[in-house]
Amino acid sequence: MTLRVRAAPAPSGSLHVGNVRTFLFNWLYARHLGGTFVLRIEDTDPARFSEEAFTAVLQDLKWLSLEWDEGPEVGGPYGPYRQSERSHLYAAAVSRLLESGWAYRCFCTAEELAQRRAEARAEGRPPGYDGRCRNLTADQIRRYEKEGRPAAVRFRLPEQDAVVFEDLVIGEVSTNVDRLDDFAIARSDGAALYNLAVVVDDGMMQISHVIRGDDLLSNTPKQILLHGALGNPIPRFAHLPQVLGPDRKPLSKRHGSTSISEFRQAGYLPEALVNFLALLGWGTAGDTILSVDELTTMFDIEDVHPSPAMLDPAKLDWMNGEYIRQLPEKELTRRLEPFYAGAGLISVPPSPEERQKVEAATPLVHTRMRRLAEAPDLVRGLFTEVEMDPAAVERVMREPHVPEFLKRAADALDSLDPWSKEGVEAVLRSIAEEVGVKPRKAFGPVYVAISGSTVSAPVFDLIALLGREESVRRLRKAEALSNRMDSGAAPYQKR
RNA sequence: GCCCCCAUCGACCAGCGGCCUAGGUCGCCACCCUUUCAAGGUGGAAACACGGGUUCGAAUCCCGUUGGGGGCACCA
Repeated sequence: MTLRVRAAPAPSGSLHVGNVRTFLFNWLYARHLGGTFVLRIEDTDPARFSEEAFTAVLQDLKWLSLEWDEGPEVGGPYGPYRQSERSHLYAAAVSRLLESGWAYRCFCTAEELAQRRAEARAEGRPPGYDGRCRNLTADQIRRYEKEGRPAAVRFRLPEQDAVVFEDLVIGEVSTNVDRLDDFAIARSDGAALYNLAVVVDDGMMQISHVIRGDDLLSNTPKQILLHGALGNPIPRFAHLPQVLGPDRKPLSKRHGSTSISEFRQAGYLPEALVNFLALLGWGTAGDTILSVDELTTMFDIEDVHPSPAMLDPAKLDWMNGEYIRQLPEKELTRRLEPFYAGAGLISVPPSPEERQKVEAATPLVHTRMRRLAEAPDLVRGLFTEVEMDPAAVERVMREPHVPEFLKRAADALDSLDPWSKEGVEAVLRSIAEEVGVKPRKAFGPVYVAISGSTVSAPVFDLIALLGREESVRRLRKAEALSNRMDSGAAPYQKR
């Protein structure tokens, strides 16, 4: 049997990382075993899904390089791959089920059902469907039809004790059939419902392994029964535990970024995200930085943990930093450009001068960030005038030696020849020595003067790139400020 | 309420009856390096949820307790 797995997102915008992990495990498993990865869009409910959301899903998958072998855009022998285009197939399946007695029409209205459900709950009975329309007489059916009551279609639970299957992740799962109810498979307007659509599609698309979130675990016995009624072979199942947030609750909006587009905007690299997500609920004793090829070789769905895993943002940040450091400078520069643009530091097609600055800044920021979006702040002063951060000013500019040091630094740079990073460094170091201040103390004010902050790319490089005129100007401005502070003025306030 | 799933350092993973004085990675702490911030180097603290079994022997197997999570729609 050939391995066929599928990702089946309901398109509601950019993908949730939890879903991405599920898809990744499907993808890795398929690649590991040389199987086929199918993408199927579960958009049966037209009111809920938009074309933009559909596009966003495809974009996310492409960005992560989780290419699909069959599905939208690429086609395949079992299309169409959007459930909204498959309703005729579901209708045919419903007819078959109706004819064979596996299903029956149910004339209960939504209001009646809701009321009976509430009563059952209140009395401590199971809230599932009570089977009222299970054995209607021909007369009753005729009467309902005459009244014009619309009918949903329900699956008729078989006389059997239990549904048992061997889950690849969880192990044996057994469900007593008397815990189930005659669940609906088609709405009264004729539209197919989730369980039916999934089973019809998994059957027709020859899906051999259903790998999905364990929120769908309780649907599995129903789907196994449906597969049987339809004469399908039963696929293997693997249910993945939920991804948790730092508070051990299922990862949701409350935890900040959860969608792939948000991670992309924050400056996470797709390769880092893939590596990180693969290690959530699965892993080895050894290395954690693993290429897609390595992951593919090692991955096995049976090794995935049955326990829920927490997404640790700190570890993701670390791993992303590792991947950033591994990038060649040229490639890093290319990926950084949108972030400088986003910070408003360069124009959208960058000018040649801007591009040059971005390129020159890359080695200065390379080891200093964990997310691409952090780069602009480290070299902001290179692109634009910066306000001196009041807290930093307080911290490093109050020392008595500061005005003199800044003055001499400005003077010396003003006449430095030739202008070079090495020259800048040599000059400033010798002044520090003359003034009798340790480098650490001496250069703090220079950082503030040049970049506005003490958290910054190395200042000698910045000065060299900024140029003589602008560097001297900023140093003199800071000197003026420090003079005022030294003379007992009120603490510096940002105006 | 009923049904189901889960349980090793703060986190992720290793462990699949003796090799465990429980290993790796992130984070944390300390020190080193150092022009800030990082990066890098060295070292350290840190876990088998609890209670019963089974066994010569249990983190590993079984049962219970506790704690977390999921599900119970004419949503997916």
